[in-house]
Amino acid sequence: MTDPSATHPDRPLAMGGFYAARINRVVDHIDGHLAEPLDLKTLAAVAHFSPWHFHRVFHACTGETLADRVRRRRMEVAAQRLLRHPPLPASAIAFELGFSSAEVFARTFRAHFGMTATQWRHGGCSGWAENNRRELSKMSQAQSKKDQAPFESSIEDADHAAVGASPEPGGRSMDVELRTIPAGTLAYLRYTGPYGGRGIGLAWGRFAKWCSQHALPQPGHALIGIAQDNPEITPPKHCRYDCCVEVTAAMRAVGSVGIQRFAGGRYGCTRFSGTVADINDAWMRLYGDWLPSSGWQPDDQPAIEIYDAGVDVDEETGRFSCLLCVPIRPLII
DNA sequence: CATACAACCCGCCAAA
DNA sequence: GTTTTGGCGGGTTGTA
Repeated sequence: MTDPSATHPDRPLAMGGFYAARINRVVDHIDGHLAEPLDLKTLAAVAHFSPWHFHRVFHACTGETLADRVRRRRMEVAAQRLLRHPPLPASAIAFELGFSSAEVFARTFRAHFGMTATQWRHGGCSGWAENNRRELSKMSQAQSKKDQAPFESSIEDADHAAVGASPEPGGRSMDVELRTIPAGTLAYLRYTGPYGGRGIGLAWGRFAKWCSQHALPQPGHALIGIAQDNPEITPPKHCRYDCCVEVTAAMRAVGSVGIQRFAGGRYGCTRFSGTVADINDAWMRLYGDWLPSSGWQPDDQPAIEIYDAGVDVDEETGRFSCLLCVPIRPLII
């Protein structure tokens, strides 16, 4: 129960992990309050840092300055909404995200994405997504050069995956079940970096250890993975993935494991079984094939993975199983 | 940690 | 009409 970061908040030793929880609190606060002014003072207060010290620490921990972070998140959410709410004027989206005028929004959008909001809506987004994919494969091959790859993941496994995972290309309905998942409190360990590499698996390993030390999960509670970012919009190095376990509302943050609320809601869920190389493909089919023909539309929440049978990965094959759940809402409205 | 300074960005008006 | 760009003053941010 002793949390060193709580008793010695400004100890400069042991940087990253030490500050992780406080940085995460700020990052989550930003995402939850994009419509409000997010200046240095208020955010420093959230992190319990002095404003001056804070932007230094934030920059060192995340690689971007605070203002850059806030701008990027506003841009990424705006980009998402431009696609998901086609009839909505860009200016309306701008105001929802705290921009005081359409001009500032237009300028900021071009500076960030290298195209206008209108171009983004008319297909420019796919070019951006393509860039992210290129960046991702560049990162993953740079990494697999570093650790001399016990099992190669990305490229040659891809067609392997297509055979194993998808029964039929045009195959009718994947098996999707609608579920209403109740709200709750989650303890989480955050990984920030490219989806699809080894990072998420390593994070799960650390988190599973933490869980067992804290007698979690409690009976009836599953482990949940939350992809906080859309990898087609957010650059790989900034993508967040939270390894989560449901806890009681009284639970407090410990070390680098933080606490967040889960809003709950209605989800379309399908069983996944395969390796990390396959899972992106499964997500694409859920979003790209099932969702459009389902009579539902995606809700503005992150998708989640429910590990109802634990996070055990088969040592031999690298296979694991979980439930992929996409947040949905009715088409009308 | 305070101050100071330069660069950057926001907000406003105008216009394509 | 909406979106985008240009120009410019004043305020904020980033860093020494």
